[in-house]
Amino acid sequence: MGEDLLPKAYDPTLIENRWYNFWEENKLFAAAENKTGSEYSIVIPPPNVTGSLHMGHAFNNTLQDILIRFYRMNGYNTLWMAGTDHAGIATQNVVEKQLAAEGLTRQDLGREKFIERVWSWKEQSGGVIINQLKRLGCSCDWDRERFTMDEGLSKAVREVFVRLHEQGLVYRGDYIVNWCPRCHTALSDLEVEHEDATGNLWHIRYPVENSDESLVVATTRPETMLGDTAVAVNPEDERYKHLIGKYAILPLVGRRLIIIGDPVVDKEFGTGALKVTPSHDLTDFELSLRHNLDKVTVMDYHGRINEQGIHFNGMDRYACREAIVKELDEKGYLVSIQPYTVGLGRCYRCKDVVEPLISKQWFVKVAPLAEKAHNAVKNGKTRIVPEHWTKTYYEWMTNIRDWCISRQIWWGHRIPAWTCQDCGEVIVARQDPMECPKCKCSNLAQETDVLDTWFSSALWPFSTMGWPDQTELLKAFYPTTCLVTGFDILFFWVARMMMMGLEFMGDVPFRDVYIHALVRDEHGKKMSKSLGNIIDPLLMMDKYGTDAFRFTLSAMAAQGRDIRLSEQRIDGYRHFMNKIWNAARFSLPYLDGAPNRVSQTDAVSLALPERWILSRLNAAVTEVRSALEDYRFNDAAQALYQFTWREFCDWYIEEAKIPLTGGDEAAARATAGVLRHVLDSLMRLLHPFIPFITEEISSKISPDSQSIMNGPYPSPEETTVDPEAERCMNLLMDVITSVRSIRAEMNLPPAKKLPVLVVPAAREEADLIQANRELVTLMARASDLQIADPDGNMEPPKMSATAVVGELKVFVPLEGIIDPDVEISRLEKELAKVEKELAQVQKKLSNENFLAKANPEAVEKQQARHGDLTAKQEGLNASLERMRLLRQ
RNA sequence: GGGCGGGUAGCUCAGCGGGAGAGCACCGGCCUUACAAGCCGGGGGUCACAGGUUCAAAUCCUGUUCCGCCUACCA
Repeated sequence: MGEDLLPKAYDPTLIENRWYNFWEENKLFAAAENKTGSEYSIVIPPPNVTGSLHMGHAFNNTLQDILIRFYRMNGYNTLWMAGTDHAGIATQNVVEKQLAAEGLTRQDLGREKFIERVWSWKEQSGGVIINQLKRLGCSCDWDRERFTMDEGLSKAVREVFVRLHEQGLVYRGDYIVNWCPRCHTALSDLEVEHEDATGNLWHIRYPVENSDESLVVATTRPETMLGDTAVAVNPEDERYKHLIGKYAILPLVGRRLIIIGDPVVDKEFGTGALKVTPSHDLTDFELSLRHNLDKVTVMDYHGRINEQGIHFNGMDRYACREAIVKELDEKGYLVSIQPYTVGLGRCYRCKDVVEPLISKQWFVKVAPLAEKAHNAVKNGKTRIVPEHWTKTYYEWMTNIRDWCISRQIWWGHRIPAWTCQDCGEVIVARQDPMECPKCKCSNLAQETDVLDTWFSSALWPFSTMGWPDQTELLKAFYPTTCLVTGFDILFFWVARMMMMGLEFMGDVPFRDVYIHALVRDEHGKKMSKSLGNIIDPLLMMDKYGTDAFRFTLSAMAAQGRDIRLSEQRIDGYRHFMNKIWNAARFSLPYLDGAPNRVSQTDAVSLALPERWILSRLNAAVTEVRSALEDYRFNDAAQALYQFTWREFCDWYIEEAKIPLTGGDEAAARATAGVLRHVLDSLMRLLHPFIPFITEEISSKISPDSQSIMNGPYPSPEETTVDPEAERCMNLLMDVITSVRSIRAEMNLPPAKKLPVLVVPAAREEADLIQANRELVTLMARASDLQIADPDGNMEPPKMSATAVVGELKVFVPLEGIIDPDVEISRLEKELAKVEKELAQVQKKLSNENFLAKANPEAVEKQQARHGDLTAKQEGLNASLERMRLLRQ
């Protein structure tokens, strides 16, 4: 054996950066621009430029990288399109916070200066997450990196907006929208997070005009009464029916409120009478449209009461609530207060409570777009994996409401609409207009609003590839093969890409959508800063290595189930990396000059362990490939773990030591060849999951090849499938394990070599063990291995421990060492187990219905089991009897 | 209110019609020259509960219950 080629313990820090730089410098991630016929493409869910890699990113991108590397190694022309999202509100908030630290607001700077400031912030700190993705090993085609505010993508955004407008799918109007008083902008329905909060239901008495009667309304938001313009009751409600058409008088304000009947009012809820505030409640807004009611806005964009709010003018919404309740109480209008759980809407960016407010906004009419997107999934154009998400997708697509796309912020794509200040004409155009097409004046004012960030994200699969130009890239890679994303943005992003892709490319944006779960903490809680349960992926990579971290994520990526991640688990897979490292460390010195691959003719003449490991390798290859093709990342990872550790390391390497360290040169060469082939294949199989360590080891196996990144990925090889070898090895392994087990249960030290007597049931068993005598001797740590003549009548040594493997018996003579009582209880325990199983089998076999109705294979299997178990039972009983006699 | 997912070994989870599995943790024995981040052996589960279908149910159906998530204009 030569010198140590590798350090004893695997140290990821020594190799990860080196390999990543090598890959990048050699352009190994680059896609060929022109179509080859076998393309594989993924567009990255673009992280926010403000972002820093969190566990969700790490998981999401690990899965993408596995797919990309897998298909790249399989010879596909592979494109992983990368980039970042400008994240309107989020980014603006970050920069505004910076300004605030300097005592400034964005208004102090003005729009232009502020945007310049955001850009310079982006240039300086926007690349952080990209470097973190590189740290994770992501093999994106970085030369094509895009940003949603790039010139090209902005052109696409404008083109889409104008076309939608031309088609009448974009419109502008005064509607009630979700307003964030903190961010000062409208939000789409999706951008509002709902939560339950403790509140009250206040019952307030509204007197009926010219009458002694009064109506009691129930509300969770008494301050909105300032904007009431009606009271609604259910037209079927006997209590109030007679009041419909009459008027109530709004307490404190004195406004006359018409009493209307409408079926939306639930007779059972509260008092059955609903105060109607069209400007500050969605239901009420819609009521006002049906009944032609006045709208009185009482709150401004800061969430403060405005001049319509009588003496409450200028008060904050919550202060006003208190004040109003107090005054109502003092004046005798407050009937009662009930504790009540209210649903609160919060801004998804700043968490402030959202106000429904009426304002002028731009909307996309989504119904026609949604219908196409719905059908595309229904017709199988796009497949959602796991399949159950399709239902959620349909649900949303059918109940979808128009999409509010205008935002009253500065950072984003400014809406390409102008209003003529002279004649009021609204112009929507691709190029900035110089004059009003109607009155020819040049007094035009551009819309100040920008578009919802998700508007540009919706175009990502084609805008990144150069659309609206018909580029080679689009021809080659659109539709993309697969989108990998979390379900949290199924509606925000996936659904909208479907709509836009179908509308503007005439085809779906991706063939498959793989929806993965969320990464939670070890107790199943969502990771969040406020809970303090964040696990930082960068820290994990530093501490345990990127490969161990990636492998953990993939091993836990079972479909449809959230991941509960614990650091301990990552540490566990770090051990796996070390195991791989040491398997290579053992193997490498023998591989010099070993045959590169095992030829088919070689395979036949190989020794049993070689034939066995090749057959097992083939099984692993088949399983890993099929698992990855089905997005069963965890199955693939588990198969690799089991094969590597249990089969390759625990058994094969141990067996290989015999020929490798023994004298026969031809046998050593054959084994070295197989060892090389299996190790090389294993590195390739593992590479998509753990790219760094596998590349390092591969480079030691084959110093002349550039990288295994380019493949090939191992394919199943029929010729290595060898059920006979597997059957034989299983028998040998059982024999070996049975001896080890006896040793351990008898409390004998491993160093103690034991004589072993094997009594085979048949000639071929005897031959098999004879042929592998050295292997069994070594691995069972036998001092002497005797094989009885299967035809002879062998009387076992009196004082010996027994194990039964099928019909074969193993005796370990232990004269003077063994305590018969210990052996008896050991045998009894074993017998009890066997008999319990036997009882189950017998029950089945004595059931006529089973024999008649079960499929023949199942019956055969049970019969075979019955035979095995009976033989085992007999063997154990014989030994027990012998032991009992000896004791007397 | 509607929808979805889940309750399997101490923990985290596979399995989803025919012998209850893995990793970690645990117990016992080992520094056997690749690896103590290791090796060998072992213990541990009426598969949430109740019915049903079936020759056969952790696995399929129905109901109950607990947990989690998504969605919604009961103020």
